[in-house]
Amino acid sequence: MLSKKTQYALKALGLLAKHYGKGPLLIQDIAADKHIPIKFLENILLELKKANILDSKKGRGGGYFLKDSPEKTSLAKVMRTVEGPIALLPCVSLYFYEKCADCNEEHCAINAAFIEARDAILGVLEHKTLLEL
Amino acid sequence: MLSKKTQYALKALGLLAKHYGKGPLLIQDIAADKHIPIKFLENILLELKKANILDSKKGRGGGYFLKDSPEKTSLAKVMRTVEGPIALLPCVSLYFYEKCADCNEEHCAINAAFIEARDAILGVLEHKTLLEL
DNA sequence: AAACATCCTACTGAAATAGTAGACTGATGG
DNA sequence: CCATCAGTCTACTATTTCAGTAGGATGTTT
Repeated sequence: MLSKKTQYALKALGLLAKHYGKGPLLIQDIAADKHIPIKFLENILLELKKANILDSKKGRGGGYFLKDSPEKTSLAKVMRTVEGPIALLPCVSLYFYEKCADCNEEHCAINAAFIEARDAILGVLEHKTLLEL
Repeated sequence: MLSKKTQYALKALGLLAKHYGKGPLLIQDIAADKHIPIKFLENILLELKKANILDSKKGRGGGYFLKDSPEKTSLAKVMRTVEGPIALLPCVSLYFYEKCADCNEEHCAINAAFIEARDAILGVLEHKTLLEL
């Protein structure tokens, strides 16, 4: 299951996508609109900025806005940024790969099943973008 | 990502599937073979028994064995038993559904994307069985 | 310079995860 | 019928992650 953090990120990005091209949005306004604790949201948006999904402006008239047009950012990228791996096992992850303790991947059948599962879910999440939110 | 518990469950079931029809296996033997803490495995196997995936026999010559032939149990069922929901959001889960706080599902776009993701992953996990392990 | 708004580090409480302890129940064999 | 074996059950503990908070630092605009 997705953490609250990821859910908040998606909701915030949904609003920012709807507002794309119309200038920055304040953290506090996003928080109010989507019922997200403001300080928590602050951390999340900052993380999304560091991942080049968002950009920001300080001072009066500032706020957050999408760095690129909504269809440029996939849900998969958002999830990897705030949630971490999408795959169900470390030894099957494309971006967060880790060798498993004692299974040899050549003929590990658990492995094989979850590669299929990973590809199935990526087939959806890599192609869905902020435009869909 | 899958919890250790689920990974252990899958490994244990893989061994039990390979041994299907050849009598019961001892907890301690499964634990030794798969490098799983024995008392932890004990709890897991018990849970799988209560979910009708395993059956057991007490006393000398006892142990655990698959209740049905390996191809009868899907990986999805195993995961729901030990891990919980497969879907990424509660409001999109088939077996563990929960209404979300403040999104109305009729026109919640986040919802829609994750229904697709759920169906994609279930397409794999409902059809993979213990036979594949 | 004042007001504004993001940036950043660190902290805290609660919950989930991972693993442990020990007594109990039931089956088998002598 | 009792000793041994092997699963059953309840409860506990330690560690890690999740969710949220605090408050000052940095940079921008008027």
